[in-house]
Amino acid sequence: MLAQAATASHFPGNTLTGHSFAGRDRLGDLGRMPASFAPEQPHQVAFYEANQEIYAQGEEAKALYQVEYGVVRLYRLLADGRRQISAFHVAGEVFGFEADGRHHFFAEAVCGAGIRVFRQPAGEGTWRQTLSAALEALVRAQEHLLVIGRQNAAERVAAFLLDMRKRQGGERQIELPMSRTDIGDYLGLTIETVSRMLSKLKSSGIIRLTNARVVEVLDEAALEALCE
Amino acid sequence: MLAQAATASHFPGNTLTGHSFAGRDRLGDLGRMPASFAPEQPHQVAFYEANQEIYAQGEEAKALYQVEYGVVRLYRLLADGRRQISAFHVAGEVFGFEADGRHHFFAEAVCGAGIRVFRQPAGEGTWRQTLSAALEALVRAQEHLLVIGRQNAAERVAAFLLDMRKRQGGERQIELPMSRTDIGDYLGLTIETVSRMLSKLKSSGIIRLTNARVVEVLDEAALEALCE
DNA sequence: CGTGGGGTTGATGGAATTCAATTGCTGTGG
DNA sequence: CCACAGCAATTGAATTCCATCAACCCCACG
Repeated sequence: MLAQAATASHFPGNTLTGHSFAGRDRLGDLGRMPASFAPEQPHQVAFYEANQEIYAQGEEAKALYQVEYGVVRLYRLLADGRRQISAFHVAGEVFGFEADGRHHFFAEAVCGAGIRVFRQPAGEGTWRQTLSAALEALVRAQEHLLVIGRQNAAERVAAFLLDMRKRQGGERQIELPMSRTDIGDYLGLTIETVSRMLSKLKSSGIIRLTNARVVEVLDEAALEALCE
Repeated sequence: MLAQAATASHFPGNTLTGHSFAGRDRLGDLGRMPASFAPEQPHQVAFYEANQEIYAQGEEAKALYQVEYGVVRLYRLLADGRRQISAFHVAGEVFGFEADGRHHFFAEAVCGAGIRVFRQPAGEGTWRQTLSAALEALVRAQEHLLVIGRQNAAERVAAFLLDMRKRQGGERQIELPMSRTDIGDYLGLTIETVSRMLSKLKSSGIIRLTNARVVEVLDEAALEALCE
């Protein structure tokens, strides 16, 4: 089940993206977590290729995962194939905890990703750490509910860009490791709508599309105003 | 900040609703939690009237809350007043945990509700219990993301009815303690759309509307088929 | 009996989806 | 180096679904 280190030479997606989250310079909002989760535990780092499955819905949950570099998506499917990505996870973030020992979601690497795997996190301080990470994820999910449930397409895309920006350290230059399909499935929109909204932001002078996967924020205030 | 026991004679909403969740006959999905959360701790039960605030966004989080009876809504607001209810909580469920010591949401009683308040849950087994409850909430929120992000109005209402049914023990008769406005703000729809979808389910012979707040499921299979 | 809030129903407009065509990018092979 | 294939992204036109606006109904309550 664990990924064997793939051919590291063939780094999927644009290499820019592959590097953007590397180096653990950014722990996201998990500053309260130790740099290494449960450091007293022996653990392994696995490399996952772009689009490689980390775990599947229904599988037994027997480990916790921390992103070393790269990006991971968690998602769920409807019977007819409609997909909802509930979260993207970047370097430093922990995912994979489940309430009842079974995974309720799929986890896949968005781009080449290094994942630290913690089996049986039974250490004593670990409960507290896991709780902290779970609460982060909970707040994120609940805030995302507001975006999806009550904001229109333009606001969703703006919120997404600002979120990605914050998680990448607040630079003007934002890298989008994921495809438009991923963004759409995260925001509850179609790829066409995502594209249209990005074009609109661009023609409004709020952002610049260096290329399809790199966005530069020109008017931060306007972008934030969009999210109300 | 704590609610004083309100005039218990004036039970808000229909009294039916007030009773429906009482008696702790149903713990929702928290079966793994002890009947009394952290029982070794001294704690108090507060009564909240319908629509009474339990805590507000931005407030310091200094307690955990367990619903004894009644229903609670957690929600967040946009600047222009749009509201997203991220969760309803019924008897047995725990809410109020926050990642950084501040509440990120509002909590209000939907109808008259008894809430057990746990201050400083520092007990040792408590971490594990809290984690369990937080993970429940996380799975719920993420599953709700799928409903809101990828299902249409009819599917959302059907999913809502099935969820309420499950949480009330699976009876054919479902009570809806919350207003159409609450349901709409939970499902990311307007009250008109919620009403229309309920009418459609009714005219399709899938449900019966005993009255505005009581639904009887006539064709369970059809209802489940709607959620795909 | 009148009043008011919650709920339902109808008509209309608009935002996002769907379907379709085109462009742009990346990697491959001649 | 250029041509081409294949995929991702963009753009346009038509359609659909839901929100909006508005009228009305239903009851609980004074």
